[in-house]
Amino acid sequence: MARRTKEDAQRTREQLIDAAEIVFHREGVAQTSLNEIAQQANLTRGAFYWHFKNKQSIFKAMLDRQAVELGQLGMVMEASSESDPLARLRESILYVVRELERDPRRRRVYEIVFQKCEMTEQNEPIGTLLRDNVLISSDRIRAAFNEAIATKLMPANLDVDSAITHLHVQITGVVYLWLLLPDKFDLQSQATRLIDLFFDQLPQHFLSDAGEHLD
Amino acid sequence: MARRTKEDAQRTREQLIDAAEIVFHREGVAQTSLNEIAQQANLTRGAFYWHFKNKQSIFKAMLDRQAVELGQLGMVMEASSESDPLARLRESILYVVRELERDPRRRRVYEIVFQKCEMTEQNEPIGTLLRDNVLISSDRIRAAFNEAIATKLMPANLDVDSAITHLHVQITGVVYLWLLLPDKFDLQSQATRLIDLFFDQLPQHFLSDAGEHLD
DNA sequence: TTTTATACATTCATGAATGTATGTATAGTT
DNA sequence: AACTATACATACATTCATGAATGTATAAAA
Repeated sequence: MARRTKEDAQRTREQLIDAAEIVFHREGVAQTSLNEIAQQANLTRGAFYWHFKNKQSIFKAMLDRQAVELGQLGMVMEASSESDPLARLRESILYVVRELERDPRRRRVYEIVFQKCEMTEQNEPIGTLLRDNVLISSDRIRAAFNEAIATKLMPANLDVDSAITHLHVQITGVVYLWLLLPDKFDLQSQATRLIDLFFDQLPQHFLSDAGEHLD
Repeated sequence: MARRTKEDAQRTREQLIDAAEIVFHREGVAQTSLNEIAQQANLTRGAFYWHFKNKQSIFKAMLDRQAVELGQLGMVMEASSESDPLARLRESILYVVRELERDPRRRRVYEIVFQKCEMTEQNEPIGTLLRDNVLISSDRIRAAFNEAIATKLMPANLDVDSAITHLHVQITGVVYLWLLLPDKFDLQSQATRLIDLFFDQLPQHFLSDAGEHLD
Protein backbone atom coordinates (compact mmCIF):
# COMPACT_ATOMS: atom_id res chain seq x y z
CA MET A 1 0.00 0.00 0.00
CA ALA A 2 1.04 3.54 -0.23
CA ARG A 3 -0.06 7.08 -0.20
CA ARG A 4 -3.70 7.96 0.43
CA THR A 5 -5.43 11.25 0.04
CA LYS A 6 -5.03 14.01 2.61
CA GLU A 7 -8.39 13.25 4.12
CA ASP A 8 -7.41 9.60 4.38
CA ALA A 9 -4.22 10.59 6.16
CA GLN A 10 -6.16 12.68 8.62
CA ARG A 11 -8.44 9.72 9.22
CA THR A 12 -5.57 7.34 9.89
CA ARG A 13 -4.24 9.90 12.35
CA GLU A 14 -7.55 9.80 14.15
CA GLN A 15 -7.53 6.01 13.97
CA LEU A 16 -4.13 5.99 15.61
CA ILE A 17 -5.42 8.16 18.44
CA ASP A 18 -8.46 5.92 18.77
CA ALA A 19 -6.19 2.90 18.93
CA ALA A 20 -3.96 4.60 21.48
CA GLU A 21 -6.98 5.31 23.66
CA ILE A 22 -8.01 1.68 23.58
CA VAL A 23 -4.55 0.26 24.28
CA PHE A 24 -3.68 2.92 26.86
CA HIS A 25 -6.90 2.07 28.64
CA ARG A 26 -6.28 -1.64 28.53
CA GLU A 27 -2.57 -1.84 29.26
CA GLY A 28 -1.70 1.47 30.82
CA VAL A 29 0.24 4.20 29.06
CA ALA A 30 3.72 3.17 30.17
CA GLN A 31 3.20 -0.47 29.31
CA THR A 32 1.93 0.28 25.81
CA SER A 33 4.40 -0.06 22.96
CA LEU A 34 4.06 1.90 19.78
CA ASN A 35 3.73 -1.35 17.93
CA GLU A 36 0.64 -2.26 19.92
CA ILE A 37 -0.95 1.05 19.02
CA ALA A 38 -0.14 0.57 15.35
CA GLN A 39 -1.47 -2.98 15.33
CA GLN A 40 -4.66 -1.96 17.09
CA ALA A 41 -5.16 0.49 14.22
CA ASN A 42 -4.24 -2.15 11.61
CA LEU A 43 -1.16 -0.16 10.71
CA THR A 44 2.58 -0.35 11.26
CA ARG A 45 4.98 1.74 13.27
CA GLY A 46 5.88 3.49 10.05
CA ALA A 47 2.48 5.11 10.02
CA PHE A 48 2.81 6.00 13.65
CA TYR A 49 6.13 7.74 13.24
CA TRP A 50 4.81 9.65 10.29
CA HIS A 51 2.04 11.23 12.34
CA PHE A 52 3.64 11.40 15.78
CA LYS A 53 7.08 11.94 17.18
CA ASN A 54 6.78 9.45 20.02
CA LYS A 55 4.40 8.10 22.65
CA GLN A 56 4.38 11.40 24.52
CA SER A 57 3.24 13.09 21.38
CA ILE A 58 0.23 10.88 20.71
CA PHE A 59 -0.70 10.97 24.37
CA LYS A 60 -0.77 14.74 24.24
CA ALA A 61 -2.73 14.61 21.01
CA MET A 62 -5.28 12.37 22.70
CA LEU A 63 -5.64 14.83 25.57
CA ASP A 64 -5.87 17.78 23.19
CA ARG A 65 -8.61 16.13 21.19
CA GLN A 66 -10.62 15.61 24.36
CA ALA A 67 -9.85 19.15 25.50
CA VAL A 68 -11.31 20.52 22.30
CA GLU A 69 -14.54 18.70 23.00
CA LEU A 70 -14.51 20.03 26.53
CA GLY A 71 -14.04 23.50 25.12
CA GLN A 72 -17.12 23.09 22.95
CA LEU A 73 -18.87 21.86 26.05
CA GLY A 74 -17.95 25.06 27.83
CA MET A 75 -19.46 27.01 24.95
CA VAL A 76 -22.67 25.04 25.28
CA MET A 77 -22.75 25.90 28.93
CA GLU A 78 -22.29 29.60 28.39
CA ALA A 79 -24.92 29.61 25.71
CA SER A 80 -27.45 28.39 28.25
CA SER A 81 -30.78 30.14 28.28
CA GLU A 82 -30.77 30.16 32.07
CA SER A 83 -30.41 33.63 33.55
CA ASP A 84 -29.47 32.56 37.08
CA PRO A 85 -25.67 32.11 37.02
CA LEU A 86 -25.72 29.46 39.73
CA ALA A 87 -28.40 27.49 37.95
CA ARG A 88 -26.24 27.67 34.85
CA LEU A 89 -23.26 26.45 36.84
CA ARG A 90 -25.27 23.62 38.30
CA GLU A 91 -26.63 22.68 34.92
CA SER A 92 -23.23 22.61 33.26
CA ILE A 93 -21.64 20.51 35.99
CA LEU A 94 -24.41 17.96 35.77
CA TYR A 95 -24.12 18.03 32.00
CA VAL A 96 -20.44 17.16 32.19
CA VAL A 97 -21.16 14.35 34.59
CA ARG A 98 -23.91 13.03 32.37
CA GLU A 99 -21.66 13.12 29.34
CA LEU A 100 -18.97 11.30 31.28
CA GLU A 101 -21.31 8.38 31.83
CA ARG A 102 -22.97 8.53 28.43
CA ASP A 103 -19.96 8.87 26.13
CA PRO A 104 -17.78 5.76 26.35
CA ARG A 105 -14.82 7.48 24.75
CA ARG A 106 -14.88 10.34 27.20
CA ARG A 107 -15.05 7.87 30.04
CA ARG A 108 -12.11 5.95 28.62
CA VAL A 109 -9.99 9.08 28.52
CA TYR A 110 -11.01 10.01 32.04
CA GLU A 111 -10.06 6.55 33.22
CA ILE A 112 -6.73 6.83 31.44
CA VAL A 113 -6.04 10.18 33.06
CA PHE A 114 -7.06 9.11 36.56
CA GLN A 115 -5.95 5.51 36.59
CA LYS A 116 -3.82 4.50 33.62
CA CYS A 117 -1.01 7.01 33.49
CA GLU A 118 1.67 8.41 35.71
CA MET A 119 1.93 12.08 36.61
CA THR A 120 5.70 12.43 36.52
CA GLU A 121 7.93 15.30 35.53
CA GLN A 122 8.96 13.32 32.49
CA ASN A 123 5.33 12.71 31.68
CA GLU A 124 4.13 16.25 31.42
CA PRO A 125 1.09 17.09 30.00
CA ILE A 126 -0.98 15.19 32.55
CA GLY A 127 -0.07 17.04 35.69
CA THR A 128 -0.41 20.44 34.10
CA LEU A 129 -3.61 19.36 32.37
CA LEU A 130 -5.28 18.36 35.61
CA ARG A 131 -4.00 21.38 37.49
CA ASP A 132 -4.94 23.79 34.72
CA ASN A 133 -8.36 22.21 34.53
CA VAL A 134 -8.92 23.00 38.18
CA LEU A 135 -7.60 26.53 37.82
CA ILE A 136 -9.54 27.36 34.67
CA SER A 137 -12.79 25.96 35.98
CA SER A 138 -12.10 27.87 39.20
CA ASP A 139 -12.22 31.08 37.22
CA ARG A 140 -15.52 30.12 35.66
CA ILE A 141 -17.03 29.19 38.98
CA ARG A 142 -15.72 32.38 40.50
CA ALA A 143 -17.32 34.41 37.74
CA ALA A 144 -20.65 32.72 38.38
CA PHE A 145 -20.43 33.42 42.10
CA ASN A 146 -19.47 37.02 41.57
CA GLU A 147 -22.40 37.46 39.23
CA ALA A 148 -24.67 35.87 41.81
CA ILE A 149 -23.37 38.28 44.44
CA ALA A 150 -23.78 41.24 42.14
CA THR A 151 -27.40 40.34 41.47
CA LYS A 152 -28.04 39.81 45.20
CA LEU A 153 -28.63 36.10 44.69
CA MET A 154 -25.86 35.48 47.17
CA PRO A 155 -24.75 37.51 50.19
CA ALA A 156 -21.84 39.86 49.67
CA ASN A 157 -19.70 38.18 52.30
CA LEU A 158 -19.83 34.79 50.57
CA ASP A 159 -16.48 33.04 50.99
CA VAL A 160 -15.98 32.43 47.30
CA ASP A 161 -12.60 30.71 47.58
CA SER A 162 -13.79 28.17 50.09
CA ALA A 163 -16.90 27.54 48.06
CA ILE A 164 -14.86 26.90 44.93
CA THR A 165 -12.57 24.48 46.71
CA HIS A 166 -15.53 22.76 48.27
CA LEU A 167 -17.22 22.35 44.92
CA HIS A 168 -14.07 20.95 43.36
CA VAL A 169 -13.79 18.47 46.18
CA GLN A 170 -17.31 17.27 45.51
CA ILE A 171 -16.81 16.83 41.79
CA THR A 172 -13.34 15.32 42.05
CA GLY A 173 -14.54 12.96 44.73
CA VAL A 174 -17.58 11.57 42.94
CA VAL A 175 -15.87 11.22 39.63
CA TYR A 176 -12.79 9.54 41.05
CA LEU A 177 -14.78 7.23 43.27
CA TRP A 178 -17.25 6.31 40.57
CA LEU A 179 -14.48 5.52 38.10
CA LEU A 180 -12.95 3.32 40.78
CA LEU A 181 -16.18 1.58 41.81
CA PRO A 182 -18.79 2.20 39.12
CA ASP A 183 -21.24 -0.31 40.56
CA LYS A 184 -21.15 1.03 44.08
CA PHE A 185 -23.51 3.93 43.43
CA ASP A 186 -25.38 5.72 40.69
CA LEU A 187 -23.28 8.57 39.40
CA GLN A 188 -26.09 10.85 38.27
CA SER A 189 -28.19 10.72 41.40
CA GLN A 190 -25.20 11.02 43.71
CA ALA A 191 -23.75 13.93 41.77
CA THR A 192 -27.09 15.68 41.71
CA ARG A 193 -27.46 15.17 45.42
CA LEU A 194 -23.97 16.50 46.13
CA ILE A 195 -24.41 19.58 43.99
CA ASP A 196 -27.85 20.36 45.36
CA LEU A 197 -26.62 19.95 48.91
CA PHE A 198 -23.73 22.22 48.10
CA PHE A 199 -25.92 24.99 46.74
CA ASP A 200 -28.37 24.56 49.59
CA GLN A 201 -25.78 25.09 52.28
CA LEU A 202 -23.86 27.69 50.34
CA PRO A 203 -25.46 30.85 51.79
CA GLN A 204 -25.39 29.50 55.34
CA HIS A 205 -22.06 27.76 55.64
CA PHE A 206 -19.75 29.63 53.32
CA LEU A 207 -19.68 33.15 54.64
CA SER A 208 -16.35 34.88 55.09
CA ASP A 209 -14.92 35.50 58.54
CA ALA A 210 -15.91 39.18 58.60
CA GLY A 211 -18.31 38.57 61.48
CA GLU A 212 -16.16 36.03 63.26
CA HIS A 213 -15.68 38.14 66.36
CA LEU A 214 -19.40 38.23 67.09
CA ASP A 215 -20.24 35.83 69.85
CA MET B 1 31.60 -7.49 50.47
CA ALA B 2 29.58 -10.44 51.41
CA ARG B 3 27.21 -11.84 53.86
CA ARG B 4 25.88 -9.73 56.71
CA THR B 5 23.94 -10.80 59.73
CA LYS B 6 20.25 -11.59 59.50
CA GLU B 7 19.33 -8.27 61.04
CA ASP B 8 21.54 -6.53 58.51
CA ALA B 9 19.77 -8.34 55.71
CA GLN B 10 16.40 -7.26 57.02
CA ARG B 11 17.66 -3.71 57.13
CA THR B 12 18.88 -3.78 53.54
CA ARG B 13 15.46 -5.05 52.59
CA GLU B 14 13.92 -2.04 54.26
CA GLN B 15 16.50 0.19 52.60
CA LEU B 16 15.49 -1.21 49.25
CA ILE B 17 11.85 -0.41 49.93
CA ASP B 18 12.82 3.07 51.09
CA ALA B 19 14.82 3.54 47.90
CA ALA B 20 11.93 2.24 45.82
CA GLU B 21 9.58 4.74 47.46
CA ILE B 22 11.91 7.59 46.61
CA VAL B 23 12.55 6.58 43.02
CA PHE B 24 8.93 5.58 42.38
CA HIS B 25 7.89 8.98 43.64
CA ARG B 26 10.42 10.83 41.53
CA GLU B 27 10.26 8.91 38.26
CA GLY B 28 6.99 7.03 38.41
CA VAL B 29 6.72 3.29 38.97
CA ALA B 30 6.80 2.21 35.35
CA GLN B 31 9.75 4.41 34.48
CA THR B 32 11.94 3.16 37.34
CA SER B 33 14.43 0.44 36.61
CA LEU B 34 15.55 -2.04 39.21
CA ASN B 35 19.04 -0.67 38.82
CA GLU B 36 17.88 2.78 39.89
CA ILE B 37 16.33 1.34 43.01
CA ALA B 38 19.49 -0.57 43.85
CA GLN B 39 21.69 2.46 43.25
CA GLN B 40 19.47 4.69 45.36
CA ALA B 41 20.03 2.19 48.17
CA ASN B 42 23.78 2.00 47.44
CA LEU B 43 23.40 -1.62 46.42
CA THR B 44 23.36 -3.65 43.23
CA ARG B 45 20.67 -5.55 41.43
CA GLY B 46 22.06 -8.68 43.02
CA ALA B 47 20.80 -7.49 46.37
CA PHE B 48 17.48 -6.57 44.86
CA TYR B 49 16.91 -9.96 43.30
CA TRP B 50 17.83 -11.66 46.53
CA HIS B 51 15.05 -9.90 48.40
CA PHE B 52 12.44 -9.45 45.70
CA LYS B 53 11.27 -11.33 42.67
CA ASN B 54 10.70 -8.29 40.47
CA LYS B 55 9.40 -4.73 40.49
CA GLN B 56 5.84 -5.89 41.14
CA SER B 57 7.07 -7.64 44.21
CA ILE B 58 8.79 -4.66 45.81
CA PHE B 59 5.87 -2.44 44.90
CA LYS B 60 3.52 -4.76 46.73
CA ALA B 61 5.93 -4.92 49.65
CA MET B 62 5.89 -1.14 49.81
CA LEU B 63 2.10 -1.11 49.89
CA ASP B 64 1.99 -3.85 52.49
CA ARG B 65 4.37 -1.99 54.77
CA GLN B 66 2.15 1.06 54.60
CA ALA B 67 -0.95 -1.07 55.13
CA VAL B 68 0.54 -2.46 58.31
CA GLU B 69 0.96 1.04 59.64
CA LEU B 70 -2.59 1.83 58.66
CA GLY B 71 -3.69 -1.28 60.52
CA GLN B 72 -1.99 -0.02 63.66
CA LEU B 73 -3.69 3.27 63.01
CA GLY B 74 -7.04 1.51 62.96
CA MET B 75 -6.23 0.00 66.33
CA VAL B 76 -5.48 3.42 67.73
CA MET B 77 -8.79 4.63 66.45
CA GLU B 78 -10.79 1.83 67.98
CA ALA B 79 -9.01 2.29 71.28
CA SER B 80 -10.36 5.82 71.44
CA SER B 81 -11.79 6.90 74.77
CA GLU B 82 -14.68 8.59 73.02
CA SER B 83 -18.01 6.88 73.61
CA ASP B 84 -19.93 8.55 70.80
CA PRO B 85 -19.31 6.34 67.73
CA LEU B 86 -19.68 9.25 65.32
CA ALA B 87 -17.25 11.38 67.29
CA ARG B 88 -14.84 8.47 67.15
CA LEU B 89 -15.34 8.20 63.41
CA ARG B 90 -14.78 11.92 62.98
CA GLU B 91 -11.71 11.83 65.16
CA SER B 92 -10.12 8.94 63.32
CA ILE B 93 -10.73 10.44 59.89
CA LEU B 94 -9.13 13.70 60.93
CA TYR B 95 -6.28 11.77 62.48
CA VAL B 96 -5.56 10.01 59.21
CA VAL B 97 -5.67 13.31 57.35
CA ARG B 98 -3.33 14.88 59.88
CA GLU B 99 -0.89 11.98 59.59
CA LEU B 100 -1.00 12.27 55.82
CA GLU B 101 0.28 15.82 56.01
CA ARG B 102 2.66 15.25 58.90
CA ASP B 103 4.43 12.06 57.84
CA PRO B 104 6.44 12.67 54.65
CA ARG B 105 6.77 8.98 53.91
CA ARG B 106 3.06 8.38 54.14
CA ARG B 107 2.47 11.30 51.85
CA ARG B 108 5.01 9.95 49.38
CA VAL B 109 3.24 6.61 49.23
CA TYR B 110 -0.13 8.29 48.81
CA GLU B 111 1.26 10.35 45.97
CA ILE B 112 2.69 7.24 44.38
CA VAL B 113 -0.64 5.47 44.63
CA PHE B 114 -2.70 8.38 43.32
CA GLN B 115 -0.32 9.89 40.81
CA LYS B 116 2.75 7.81 40.10
CA CYS B 117 1.46 4.40 39.17
CA GLU B 118 -0.93 2.82 36.74
CA MET B 119 -3.97 0.81 37.78
CA THR B 120 -3.84 -1.87 35.14
CA GLU B 121 -4.77 -5.51 35.19
CA GLN B 122 -1.09 -6.35 34.89
CA ASN B 123 -0.35 -4.00 37.74
CA GLU B 124 -2.52 -5.54 40.38
CA PRO B 125 -2.19 -4.76 43.75
CA ILE B 126 -3.09 -1.09 43.30
CA GLY B 127 -6.61 -1.38 41.99
CA THR B 128 -7.60 -3.98 44.53
CA LEU B 129 -5.84 -2.06 47.27
CA LEU B 130 -7.80 1.11 46.60
CA ARG B 131 -11.07 -0.72 46.14
CA ASP B 132 -10.59 -2.87 49.21
CA ASN B 133 -9.69 0.22 51.19
CA VAL B 134 -13.03 1.75 50.30
CA LEU B 135 -14.91 -1.44 51.05
CA ILE B 136 -13.20 -2.13 54.36
CA SER B 137 -13.57 1.40 55.62
CA SER B 138 -17.17 1.25 54.46
CA ASP B 139 -17.72 -1.56 56.92
CA ARG B 140 -16.20 0.46 59.74
CA ILE B 141 -18.25 3.50 58.91
CA ARG B 142 -21.36 1.37 58.66
CA ALA B 143 -20.68 -0.09 62.08
CA ALA B 144 -20.34 3.37 63.55
CA PHE B 145 -23.60 4.49 61.98
CA ASN B 146 -25.44 1.40 63.14
CA GLU B 147 -24.17 1.95 66.65
CA ALA B 148 -25.29 5.56 66.46
CA ILE B 149 -28.72 4.45 65.35
CA ALA B 150 -28.92 1.84 68.07
CA THR B 151 -28.13 4.42 70.74
CA LYS B 152 -30.68 6.85 69.26
CA LEU B 153 -27.97 9.28 68.27
CA MET B 154 -29.22 9.00 64.71
CA PRO B 155 -32.72 8.41 63.38
CA ALA B 156 -33.60 4.84 62.50
CA ASN B 157 -34.34 5.72 58.89
CA LEU B 158 -30.88 7.10 58.25
CA ASP B 159 -29.82 6.20 54.71
CA VAL B 160 -26.58 4.59 55.75
CA ASP B 161 -25.42 3.61 52.27
CA SER B 162 -25.81 7.08 50.87
CA ALA B 163 -24.09 8.55 53.89
CA ILE B 164 -21.14 6.22 53.48
CA THR B 165 -20.75 7.04 49.82
CA HIS B 166 -21.06 10.71 50.58
CA LEU B 167 -18.38 10.53 53.23
CA HIS B 168 -16.05 8.66 50.91
CA VAL B 169 -16.58 11.29 48.26
CA GLN B 170 -15.58 13.99 50.70
CA ILE B 171 -12.41 12.26 51.84
CA THR B 172 -11.37 11.07 48.41
CA GLY B 173 -12.00 14.52 47.01
CA VAL B 174 -9.97 16.52 49.53
CA VAL B 175 -7.08 14.12 49.57
CA TYR B 176 -6.86 13.84 45.81
CA LEU B 177 -7.22 17.55 45.25
CA TRP B 178 -4.75 18.46 47.97
CA LEU B 179 -2.14 16.06 46.63
CA LEU B 180 -2.66 17.64 43.22
CA LEU B 181 -2.57 21.27 44.42
CA PRO B 182 -1.12 21.34 47.95
CA ASP B 183 -0.81 25.12 48.00
CA LYS B 184 -4.34 25.83 46.91
CA PHE B 185 -5.89 25.26 50.33
CA ASP B 186 -5.11 24.11 53.83
CA LEU B 187 -5.79 20.42 54.13
CA GLN B 188 -6.60 20.30 57.82
CA SER B 189 -9.08 23.15 57.93
CA GLN B 190 -10.79 22.10 54.70
CA ALA B 191 -11.07 18.49 55.83
CA THR B 192 -12.42 19.53 59.21
CA ARG B 193 -14.96 21.76 57.53
CA LEU B 194 -16.06 19.02 55.16
CA ILE B 195 -16.46 16.44 57.87
CA ASP B 196 -18.29 18.78 60.22
CA LEU B 197 -20.62 19.86 57.46
CA PHE B 198 -21.24 16.24 56.67
CA PHE B 199 -22.16 15.30 60.21
CA ASP B 200 -24.26 18.44 60.54
CA GLN B 201 -26.43 17.67 57.60
CA LEU B 202 -26.48 13.94 58.19
CA PRO B 203 -29.74 13.67 60.18
CA GLN B 204 -31.59 16.09 57.89
CA HIS B 205 -30.43 15.15 54.41
CA PHE B 206 -29.67 11.46 54.58
CA LEU B 207 -32.93 9.83 55.50
CA SER B 208 -34.11 6.83 53.59
CA ASP B 209 -37.06 7.02 51.22
CA ALA B 210 -39.42 5.26 53.60
CA GLY B 211 -41.53 8.40 53.94
CA GLU B 212 -41.18 9.43 50.34
CA HIS B 213 -44.85 9.09 49.58
CA LEU B 214 -45.81 11.72 52.11
CA ASP B 215 -46.50 15.01 50.39
C1' DT C 1 3.15 13.81 -18.52
C1' DT C 2 6.83 14.12 -15.70
C1' DT C 3 8.17 15.26 -11.27
C1' DT C 4 7.88 15.66 -6.51
C1' DA C 5 6.24 15.35 -2.10
C1' DT C 6 3.39 12.50 0.67
C1' DA C 7 1.79 8.53 3.38
C1' DC C 8 2.89 4.96 4.72
C1' DA C 9 5.57 -0.24 5.16
C1' DT C 10 9.81 -2.58 5.94
C1' DT C 11 14.35 -3.20 7.60
C1' DC C 12 18.09 -2.34 10.60
C1' DA C 13 21.03 -0.73 14.38
C1' DT C 14 21.20 0.41 19.06
C1' DG C 15 20.42 0.54 23.88
C1' DA C 16 18.37 -0.48 27.90
C1' DA C 17 16.20 -3.45 31.13
C1' DT C 18 15.37 -7.92 32.71
C1' DG C 19 16.37 -12.43 34.61
C1' DT C 20 19.70 -15.79 35.45
C1' DA C 21 24.00 -17.78 36.37
C1' DT C 22 28.02 -17.59 38.69
C1' DG C 23 31.39 -15.88 42.06
C1' DT C 24 32.53 -15.00 46.90
C1' DA C 25 33.05 -13.71 51.57
C1' DT C 26 31.17 -14.53 55.84
C1' DA C 27 27.58 -15.77 59.49
C1' DG C 28 25.83 -19.95 61.48
C1' DT C 29 25.99 -24.79 62.30
C1' DT C 30 28.06 -29.16 63.62
C1' DA D 1 37.73 -26.50 62.41
C1' DA D 2 35.27 -27.84 58.62
C1' DC D 3 31.13 -27.23 56.30
C1' DT D 4 26.96 -25.12 54.60
C1' DA D 5 23.72 -21.76 53.72
C1' DT D 6 23.25 -16.94 53.31
C1' DA D 7 23.63 -12.24 51.46
C1' DC D 8 25.02 -10.12 48.38
C1' DA D 9 28.20 -8.48 43.77
C1' DT D 10 29.43 -9.40 39.10
C1' DA D 11 28.96 -11.12 34.55
C1' DC D 12 26.21 -12.75 30.86
C1' DA D 13 22.40 -13.85 27.67
C1' DT D 14 18.09 -12.55 25.94
C1' DT D 15 14.36 -9.85 24.95
C1' DC D 16 12.23 -5.92 23.25
C1' DA D 17 11.18 -1.22 22.27
C1' DT D 18 12.82 2.65 20.09
C1' DG D 19 14.28 5.60 16.34
C1' DA D 20 16.23 6.07 12.09
C1' DA D 21 17.02 4.67 7.50
C1' DT D 22 15.30 3.04 3.47
C1' DG D 23 11.84 1.47 0.17
C1' DT D 24 7.65 2.41 -2.49
C1' DA D 25 3.29 3.41 -4.45
C1' DT D 26 0.44 7.11 -5.39
C1' DA D 27 -1.76 11.83 -4.92
C1' DA D 28 -0.84 16.27 -6.15
C1' DA D 29 1.87 19.84 -8.47
C1' DA D 30 4.32 21.47 -12.46
